Amino acid sequence: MSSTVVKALMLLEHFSEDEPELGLSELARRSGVDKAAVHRMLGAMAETGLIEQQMDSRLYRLGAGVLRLARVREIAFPISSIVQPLLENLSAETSETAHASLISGRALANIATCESKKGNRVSLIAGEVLPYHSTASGLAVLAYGGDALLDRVLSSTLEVKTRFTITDADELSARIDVARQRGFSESDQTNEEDVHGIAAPIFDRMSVACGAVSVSTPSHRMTDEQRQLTIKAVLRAASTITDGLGGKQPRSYVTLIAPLMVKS
Amino acid sequence: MSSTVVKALMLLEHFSEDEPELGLSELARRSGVDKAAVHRMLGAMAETGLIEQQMDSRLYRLGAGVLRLARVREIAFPISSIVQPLLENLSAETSETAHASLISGRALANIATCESKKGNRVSLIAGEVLPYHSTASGLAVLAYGGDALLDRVLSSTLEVKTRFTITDADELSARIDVARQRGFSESDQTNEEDVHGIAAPIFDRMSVACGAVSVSTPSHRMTDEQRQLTIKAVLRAASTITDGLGGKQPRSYVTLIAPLMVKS
DNA sequence: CCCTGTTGGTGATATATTGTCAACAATGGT
DNA sequence: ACCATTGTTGACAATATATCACCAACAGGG
Repeated sequence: MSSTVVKALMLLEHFSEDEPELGLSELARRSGVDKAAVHRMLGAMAETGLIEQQMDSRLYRLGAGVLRLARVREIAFPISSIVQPLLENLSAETSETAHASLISGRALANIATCESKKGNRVSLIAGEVLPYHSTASGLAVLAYGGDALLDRVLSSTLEVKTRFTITDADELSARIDVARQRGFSESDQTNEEDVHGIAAPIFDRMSVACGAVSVSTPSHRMTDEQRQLTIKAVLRAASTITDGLGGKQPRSYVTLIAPLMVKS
Repeated sequence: MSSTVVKALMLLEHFSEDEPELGLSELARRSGVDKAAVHRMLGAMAETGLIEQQMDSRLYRLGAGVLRLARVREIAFPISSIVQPLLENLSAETSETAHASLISGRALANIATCESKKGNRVSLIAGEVLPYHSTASGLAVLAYGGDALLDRVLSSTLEVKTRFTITDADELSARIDVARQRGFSESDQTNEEDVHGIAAPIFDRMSVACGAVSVSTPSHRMTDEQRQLTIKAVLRAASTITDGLGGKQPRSYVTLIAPLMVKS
C-alpha cells in the first residue's frame, strides 16, 4: 500500500517544539508501527543525518542534516527570510499572532510565525503540521490550490481536532466555496479551542496557491471591528508575500479582493 | 544490504546551492540508481513534503518540509543562531572564510559559514556534505569523535577528491594522530585545490567531538604568521562554541591547547 | 521529415527488503 | 526483589522493491 520511505518520514512529524526528543517505544506507539520497524527506520535516517540519537539517553531527535537541507533550500529559494519581516508587520498591524505556511506533501508546513505581544495570545507550536480541513490556512489553500489537491483532501478522512471540526466532505466543500467567493478564509475553533483564524492564499508563479498567511486571534476577542481590520491586513500581507516570492495572483482574484483592501 | 530509506535519503545529498533543482534522469545518473526506483523514492518523499516537484518543468527540489524540520530542531536546540555570530567574529579575526559543521550520519554537514570579505577568498558551496577524510574539519572530528566513528571511517573507501587526497587508511590514521597531539587539524588541498584548512573540534556534553570549526585560506596566501594567527583564533572560537552549546572539552584537551591560545 | 538523442514516466516479474512477533538485556520505579 | 518499562536483536512469512523493458513526448540535426 504505502512505501516504507513514506512510513519512515512520517515518523519525523511527531517531533515538535514541545517534544523535540522522543524515545523508540514512544515513537512506535504514536505512529502505530511496530517497534522493530521503527528501530530500523530510525537507524536508516540516522545514517543520513536526518535524525540523531543521544548516546546517553538513547532518545532520538532531528539531526544536523535537516539544518543542511534547510540551508540549501533557503539559499536557493529564500522564503523564510522574505516572509518573516512581513509577518512581523502583519502581527503589529493586527496585534495578534501571525503565521505563514506552505504546502508540504499531504499537509501544510508552518514555516514562519510572529507571536502577538499581548499577554493573552494564540501561541502556536512552531513547526507543527497543519491539517488542510481544520485550519483557516488550509481552507485558503484548498480554495485556490487546484482540483487535484482539493479532491485528494475531500476524499481523505477528516480527522477530528475539536468539537467544531468539520468532518463532512460536503460541508467542507461548501466552506471552501465560501472562502473562494470571499477571497479569504475563516475558521473558528475548528483546529484548536478558542482560536479564531483568518487566512489568505499565497500564489506561485503559475497563479496556483502554494501556501497561506494567517492571523490567529483568541475567539472571545474577535470583535467585528477587529475582524474587518484583520481581513484587510491579511489580504495585504498575502499580496505582498505573493509578490515577494515571485508569484502571481489570478486576475480574477485581484479584482475580487481589491474592494476589501481599500484604506478605510 | 542497505535499506531503501537510506537510498532514498541519499538522493537528497545531490541537491546543493549550485544545483537546487534536478531532473529525474539526472538524479538517477548521479546516484547510480534505476530511474524507476528514483521516481518512486522521489514520489514518496514528495508525499511527506521533503521534496517537491515543479509542475511545469517537472524538476525536483527540496520541499517546504525541510524548513519545518529545521525550525523544530533550531528552536529546541539552537545551534546555528549561536554559531553564526561567533563565526563572523572568527572570520573577522583571520580575514578568511570560516565555517562550522556537525556530524551528520556518515559525513559532516556544513551548518554555518561566514565568507571572507577579501576579493580572493575561499567560497564554499553552502550545504555541501563534507567527507571526513579529506577536510580539516573531518580530521578534527575523527581525532576526538570516539573509536566507533574512527573505525567506521578508516575501514570505508576514501574517495579521491584532489591529487592530494589521502586514500591510505594508515596514512590517514597517522594524520589524525598528529591532529590529536596538536589539538587542531590541518589540511592542504586534500578536499579542494588551493584550499588550506585549519580546524578544531567542538565537543558535546559528554566531551565527545560532535563537530568542528574551520578557517579556509587560499593555499598560496598561507604564510607562517597567518597560520599561527589562525590556529589561535580557531582554537578560541571552538572553545567558545563548545561552551555556547553546553558542551565540555576533555580535561586533557584543555591543558593541551592552553599554551597555544595565550595572547602573543 | 525522419532519425537520434534526450527527457519523465509506467508495467511486469523475480528478488530482496520489510513487517510481524517473539525473546532478550538493561533500566528504573516501588 | 519485583514489576514494568525501555532499547535491541533474531527469524520467518509477506510484501514492497529492484530491474528490466517499454512508451510517449520533446528537441535538435541532418
